[in-house]
Amino acid sequence: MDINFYNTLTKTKEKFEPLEGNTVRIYSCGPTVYKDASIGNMKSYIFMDTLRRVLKYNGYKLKHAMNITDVGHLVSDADEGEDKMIKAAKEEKKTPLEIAEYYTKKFLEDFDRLNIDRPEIICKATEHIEDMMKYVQKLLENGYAYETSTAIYFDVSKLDRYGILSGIDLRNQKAGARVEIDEEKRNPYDFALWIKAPENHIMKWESPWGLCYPGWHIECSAMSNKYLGEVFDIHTGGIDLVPTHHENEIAQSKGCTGKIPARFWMHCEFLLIDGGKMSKSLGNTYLVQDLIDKGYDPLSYKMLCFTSHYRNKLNFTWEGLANAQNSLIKLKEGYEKHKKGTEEIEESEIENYKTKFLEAINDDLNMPVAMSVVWEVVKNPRKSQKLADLLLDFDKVLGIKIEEKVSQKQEKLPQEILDLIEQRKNARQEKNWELSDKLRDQIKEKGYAVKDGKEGMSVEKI
RNA sequence: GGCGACAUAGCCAAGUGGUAAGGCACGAGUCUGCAAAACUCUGAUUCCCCGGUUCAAAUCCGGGUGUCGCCUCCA
Repeated sequence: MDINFYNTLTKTKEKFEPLEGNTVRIYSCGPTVYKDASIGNMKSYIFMDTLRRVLKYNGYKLKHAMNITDVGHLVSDADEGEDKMIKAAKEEKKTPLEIAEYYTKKFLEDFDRLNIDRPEIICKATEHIEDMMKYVQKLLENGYAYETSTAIYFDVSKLDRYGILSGIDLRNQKAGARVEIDEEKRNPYDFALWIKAPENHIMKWESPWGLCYPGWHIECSAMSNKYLGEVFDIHTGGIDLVPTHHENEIAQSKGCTGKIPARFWMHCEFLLIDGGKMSKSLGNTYLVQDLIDKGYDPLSYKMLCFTSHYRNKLNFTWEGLANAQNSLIKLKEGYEKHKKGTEEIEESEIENYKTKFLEAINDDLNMPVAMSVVWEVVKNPRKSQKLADLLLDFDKVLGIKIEEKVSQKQEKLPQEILDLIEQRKNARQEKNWELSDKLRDQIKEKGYAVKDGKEGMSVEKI
């Protein structure tokens, strides 16, 4: 079956086929490891994960690289100001390396919690300084770069067109409108490839142009070129990377190899919080850990992401997450029922489900529609092991650990509550319903809900 | 100021010309000493508003209103 992906470069859905053989080469822009990654960041990596899984489900092999930016990403794009890594290091009184290690570890922990399939290659900027230097050298040789007293700059006027991805027209842009004009720069949109390090700069490397550190964009060009070649299949990232980072990657690549580095450019839309932007000042920058602390299974968040399309903004609310968690629990319960089922299901019915599911995921990762197929299977009144197997098959794409129970934080019950439960058990045995209900109310007042199931009483914190 | 996106039931949302997917919540019923859970059933004569095109529009066109985002760092 054909796979169609939306390509930011052409603004249309196009049929996807690997450029070479059966292996899909992907590059994903990874994190700058100077702070915790939010659930907003994770939306983008859940998209990346789904992309990987869909391609694998279609029988492709993957060669996927993701960078870890541990140097060079400045706090401002004006080629001035501090490097994010160094700023964080100063604030936390650690070395940049310690900062990078700490946040990289935490970042990958979140991958595991969300069951995000890791890229085959995870590459750090600081381990590819040599490659970047060569890349800069090549750009200078090709006449696309020039040296000033502060940096090596990319000359955007040398390109036939700068701005093909975001659609900006440089003629409409006013120089110095936001960023102070650097007299040494030839064009306002010229960006730094290689920055000359000030005396007290911590992270710097010996280079033909003195002690320097890399610009933000060069790492992705150098590393994608190294691991995936001059032109690879898919480049992914958050939608915010389109106007600056990816535009500059394309510029660098055109200057170096003459080619646009990736055939498909896929971008994930942002997560909104309560209808607005996630920001530190509003105190709504939630982490995966915050979800866990509030008693949610991180996979509930993944489930929430599947209710909307990756190219649409998703509005995060705690109510929405609670909904998603409920549906995740029901989904898993539905799987268990099918697993124990003994009814017959015709092969054609299974095939029908499979086709519908595949059509959805191959249509630019339409997970909301794919999920509706999953629910059809879950809610099939005939309970069959075959349907359980089918759900397990679908889970290769979803990655929600359908065979595992939802993990909710369970705290130990206080002795006080345990005593009340014991009293209530006795009351129930004596069919003293009045006392039993009274005790249930008491327990509820203390913040715990009692449910009487067939296998006895269960208690959970409200 | 420039650019862009979106507006579909209480909430999260699919659907881009053929007569409104799905999930959660709510409500009703079954069950249970009651409650919860579970199971079953149920919801938009209508897709922000006003025009237009068409046999036919949530879907296309024009206008309006509203929300949000980007152009600063962000996934």
